[in-house]
Amino acid sequence: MVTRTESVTRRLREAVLGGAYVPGGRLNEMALAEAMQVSRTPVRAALGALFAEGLLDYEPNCGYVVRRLSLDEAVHIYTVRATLEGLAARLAAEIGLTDAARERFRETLDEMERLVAGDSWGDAEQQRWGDLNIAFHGQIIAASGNGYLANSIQRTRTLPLLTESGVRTFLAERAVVWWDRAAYRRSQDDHLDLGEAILARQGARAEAVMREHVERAGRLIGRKLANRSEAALALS
Amino acid sequence: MVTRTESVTRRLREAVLGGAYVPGGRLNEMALAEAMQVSRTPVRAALGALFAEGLLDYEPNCGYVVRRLSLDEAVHIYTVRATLEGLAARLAAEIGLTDAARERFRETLDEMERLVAGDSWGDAEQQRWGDLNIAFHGQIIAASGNGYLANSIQRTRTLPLLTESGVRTFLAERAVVWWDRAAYRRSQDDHLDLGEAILARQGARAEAVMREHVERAGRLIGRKLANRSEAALALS
DNA sequence: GTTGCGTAAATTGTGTACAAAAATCGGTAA
DNA sequence: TTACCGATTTTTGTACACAATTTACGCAAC
Repeated sequence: MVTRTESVTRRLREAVLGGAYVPGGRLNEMALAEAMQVSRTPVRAALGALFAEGLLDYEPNCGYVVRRLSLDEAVHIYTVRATLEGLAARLAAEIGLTDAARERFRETLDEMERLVAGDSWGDAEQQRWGDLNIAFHGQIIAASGNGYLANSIQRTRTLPLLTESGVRTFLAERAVVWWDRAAYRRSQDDHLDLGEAILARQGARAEAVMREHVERAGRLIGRKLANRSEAALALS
Repeated sequence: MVTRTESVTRRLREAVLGGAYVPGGRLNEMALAEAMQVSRTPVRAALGALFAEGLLDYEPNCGYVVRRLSLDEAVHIYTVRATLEGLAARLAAEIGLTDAARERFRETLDEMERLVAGDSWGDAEQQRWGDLNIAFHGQIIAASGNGYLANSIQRTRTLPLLTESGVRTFLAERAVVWWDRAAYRRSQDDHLDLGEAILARQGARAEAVMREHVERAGRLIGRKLANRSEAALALS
């Protein structure tokens, strides 16, 4: 049996990340409680948890609002994320992958390569590539063997979303949907370098490539956002 | 007016960090409420906040306990902290300090040097050096201009404490109290290198020195802890 | 029209009662 | 003794009522 607080927290998190509420918009406890068919108690607990995760802002006696990130903050987060993922890549390379992990790693890389190098490149291919991209980074983080690091990285990713004129897009995990095909090719080249470095146990190289890889993604997104100044950028 | 939840959270945080509760020990809501002269409501909010900060563990329907870190977890956290502080040092070097910041930076370094190189080295000197050490790192972090990074680093520091046979010692910020004088000298040499690199705008060097500096501290602490296997190590 | 103020309404903070789950304890049987 | 089971006690989860604070609104003065 899961508590109401847990399920409300999960539902509310998904709603916020999905862009159900406008950034900067206030979250009324009573309204949420009625919508979720629970009392204010679990709602308040959920709001507190999401505030701690960085999804919401909070002012005592004032309530919670969906966090609104400035462009600067988004860039800062990407800088940290690039460094942390770089660390994960280095650790993965130094520790080395298990045989099973190495096998899955190669398979993921191969499928991504086939997609990017293939003839057709539609929504389905982009979606699949995005999933594999997340899996690829996840495999490296897992191979680092550092749970605190994994949590820290997850913190920088679970969340950013852009809500703009009704269009809702994840910033971190799904940002790639904004890129043109050349950017995918470039990204995949980084992945190939990364795979090479990690499998060859070259820690410093893996770290450098990963850091640059993530920072490039951050720059691309920063540029996109800067072009749409009215963009409502929410959440870290 | 500050809410009860806020003050209870602060008091409870200080109590946990101060080692008032044994790691792994359960925190009874009713007992805390009576001790703090409030109802369970603000106590529960405070417990949730401290859980989110990583000071407590939580199991639904089971309650909160003071977090107990394994030696591995402590090492993992130090690895992340070393990387993040390295990033801060690089950013500070690349951005450069303002004139005022540079002045304070030099003063901090000079006073630390005078202390370490001086004739007397008692508790007062160690205490003062510890304060200056925290200020020194804080100045670099502030100069990085990245608030998210500052929070991430604070997360890795605010907390670790070691409770062992009645002796309560902070692990992160005050760990130096365990060192012998040679270790202080070595640490101060790192600081001098760091200061040189940052003032000379040598980002890569500053990053490398800082990373090694923090990792060394982590290794020293890890060794100390390993020697006292029964040590109850709490909190990240 | 704008500003300031005071009251009313709405919203959040806290206490408390009760429900639900877990921990404890005692007793029984192997 | 030990293991298991069940009732009791304890502790946590939730709902709700009320207090405290903030916000909204209307009115008056400038």
